[in-house]
Amino acid sequence: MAEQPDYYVKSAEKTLAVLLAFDAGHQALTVTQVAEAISVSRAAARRFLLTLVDLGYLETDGNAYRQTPRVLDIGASYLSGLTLPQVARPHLQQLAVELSETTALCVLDDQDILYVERISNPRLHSMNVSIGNRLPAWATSMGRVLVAELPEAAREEFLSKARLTHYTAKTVASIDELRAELDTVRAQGWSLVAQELDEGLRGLAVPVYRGKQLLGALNVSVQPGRIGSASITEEMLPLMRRTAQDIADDFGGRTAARN
Amino acid sequence: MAEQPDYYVKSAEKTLAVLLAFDAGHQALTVTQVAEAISVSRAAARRFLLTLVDLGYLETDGNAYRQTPRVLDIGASYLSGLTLPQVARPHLQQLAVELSETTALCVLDDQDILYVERISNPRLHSMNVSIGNRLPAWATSMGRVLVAELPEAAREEFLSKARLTHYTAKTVASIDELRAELDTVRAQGWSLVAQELDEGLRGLAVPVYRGKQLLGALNVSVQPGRIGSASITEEMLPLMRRTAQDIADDFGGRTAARN
DNA sequence: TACAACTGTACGCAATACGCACAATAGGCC
DNA sequence: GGCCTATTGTGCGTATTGCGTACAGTTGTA
Repeated sequence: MAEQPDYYVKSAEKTLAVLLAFDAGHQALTVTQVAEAISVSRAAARRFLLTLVDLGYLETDGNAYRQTPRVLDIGASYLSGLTLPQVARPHLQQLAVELSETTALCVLDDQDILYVERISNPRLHSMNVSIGNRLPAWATSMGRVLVAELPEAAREEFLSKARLTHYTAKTVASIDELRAELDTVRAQGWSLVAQELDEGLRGLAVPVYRGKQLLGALNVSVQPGRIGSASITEEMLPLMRRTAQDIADDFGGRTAARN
Repeated sequence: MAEQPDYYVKSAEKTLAVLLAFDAGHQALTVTQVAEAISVSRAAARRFLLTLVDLGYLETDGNAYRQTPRVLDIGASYLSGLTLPQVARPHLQQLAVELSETTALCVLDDQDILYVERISNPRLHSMNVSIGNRLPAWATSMGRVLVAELPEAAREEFLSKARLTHYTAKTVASIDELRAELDTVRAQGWSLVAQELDEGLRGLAVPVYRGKQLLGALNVSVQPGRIGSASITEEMLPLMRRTAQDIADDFGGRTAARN
């Protein structure tokens, strides 16, 4: 697909490909399965697998390979730095307490939203997403906020690549319908998505802006028991906007302090 | 250091080394800094950095490089599978509610404990650890449980490599003192560590066993306001042991269902 | 302006990593 | 049990990949 400039290190791509071959549906893989999954020879797959075992990122019973917890190291450095999730956590916690709901922060990565921080209310059993998880952007409140705020060209490119799936009866049906919804979201500055991805689940999201830079989107999952949409936005939006502002200020202040 | 068998793919090691060079203290690195950090030539570091930018794991302003949220992908597959953290989460949530405290699950990785799941109580501002973070095993309640349950030889190897740091006035002072403490922990089946890593922080941990296999350690952070040690263990231990058992049962049942 | 300390880039060379081909092993079926 | 298929481990010659030097461009400071 992509061009391969002369500085390109193919082995780096393969290394990551091997690690990513172990996705949610494929916990344990054999040499042959990995070779097929990432389109390399069996010998090559084996070399990479054995190397990653040596490095401690994979383990094997002699036949199948699986990831070890050490793979978490790679993302942990991102989470622990003075990055957005780290800065946002206390604010998301405060908001989670004030609203007694689950709060989350996402960024846009290609066609997906990527959870970078999430404070779940242990009292509720909410959706089983954790940090690093992806959801299709078009079907989520955070995704719609993030796409709506994109420049026109990028937004249209997103729409052209979007693959709408009919999750529930309320899921948006067409690209045109989605485009109209995005216009509304951009105009009002927030998005409420009700039961489009999952029955009985409503998400309310606002953008997190630092000046003109869009840092991410902030979300509150609204439990089914809660009152109607009108009062939800009335009640929650001001607090969410204040939280978004707090995160942005804090992020700018702290990162500016570093050189 | 380590031998390099003839199947070894050096580039795989370098790829991971580059990604890990961006640790908590080094958010943004230049080509030269990376080259120094992982002991490769500047040209090599540049090739890997540019490749990782192409792959979307790093971004650059033309000078410094930093990680993108996409690095979370690598660990996300581990977290989402039918692995320990995924299975443990609902049980940790329930326990967090019952005790109104923060709960966590760790595994041992070398000399460190590695957080694989954590349910923080938003009402408390507890220590700022997140999934994938490491803490020195010898100084934590979970670490002591995990090391105590190790076979004799492995336990002694751990002790021989341990580097004790004097965190607080209450920190254990010598290897012999630590060895005695581990004996106690093994005998009683739990560990309470009070203010050894951080003032005002107490952790209580029990092992999570599935049959004879040690899956990990379960922890409750005890807030300072709580009553004395005796009643803490009396009150909390039964619930923690029940949770550990639930996790183990659930883990075995679900993973056995897969082939 | 000159210097220092960075950067980006090209290119010849060596070693790395490739993938074929064969051997060995494991499982399924009559 | 014995045959067959499918999958795995491994050695080896070779092409390619990735190496690092060397040079040129860029930025910032004295």
